[in-house]
Amino acid sequence: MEKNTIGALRKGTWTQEEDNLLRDCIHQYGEGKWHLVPQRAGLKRCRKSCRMRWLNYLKPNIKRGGFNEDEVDMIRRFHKLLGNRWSLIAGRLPGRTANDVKNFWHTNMRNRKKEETQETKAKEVVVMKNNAEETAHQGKQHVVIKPQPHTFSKNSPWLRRNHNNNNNKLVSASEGGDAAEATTSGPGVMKEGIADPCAAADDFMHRDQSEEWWESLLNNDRDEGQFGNFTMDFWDDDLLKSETKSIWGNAE
DNA sequence: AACTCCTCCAACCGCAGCGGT
DNA sequence: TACCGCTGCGGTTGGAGGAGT
Repeated sequence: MEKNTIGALRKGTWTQEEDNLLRDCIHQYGEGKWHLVPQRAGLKRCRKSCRMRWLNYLKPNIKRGGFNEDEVDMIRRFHKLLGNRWSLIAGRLPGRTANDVKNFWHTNMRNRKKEETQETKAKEVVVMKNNAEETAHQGKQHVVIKPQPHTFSKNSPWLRRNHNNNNNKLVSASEGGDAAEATTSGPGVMKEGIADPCAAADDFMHRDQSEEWWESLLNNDRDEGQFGNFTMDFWDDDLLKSETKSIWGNAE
């Protein structure tokens, strides 16, 4: 992976010597002030490269090697909850870096996609067969499932919960991925009131001062919509029905 | 043995957020 | 409030090495 140097800055794989210089520098001056690190350490690297090398490789307590079953399970569940927020997920896995988690997920997803396409193909064959039989006897009814974004009223219990905590974020509901972030501090924002699991997840994550949920997370047999002993009320269908209306009109 | 393909993961890059001025 | 610099994050790239032919 050795690459050419561009100008004065070196790129590509780090050498043992560079690692030592960086390690010594961090030990001497501590973490942070990354823009000063290359100069202090006498490295011809950019500050990003230094930071990345330290956080992903040199930092003590970094766990190398494959992910065990528990970790995989946690990643899966946290990803469901938080989306591609690798740093948040990694923060819950001692010794793992965001880069590790991200790489693992991409590898994992690639494998899963393969399996899924195989499954889908198999299912398609069955469905085609069934359809052929069905249409031979009667006209086929197609059920169109429309996406149904939800908005919560100002008085929604869980929005009130967010409202009470200025640190929480309310983000637009995007399916399973990153969501643009917005604060909940003003009524104007609350007027929008777009609900997103991620926001509630953030709120949820702040509860981890209590060892209780963390232990329950590890020990519990968790179902979807439940995380440890805490029921994820934002996935409560009844609550959603009573609280929501579509921002694009009722999707009936 | 030689070649190709595939997987893993270290490293790079662009961008958003935040604090200071 | 606009600008600037710094930090941290997530997406993407590409080299190394293993597996398959």
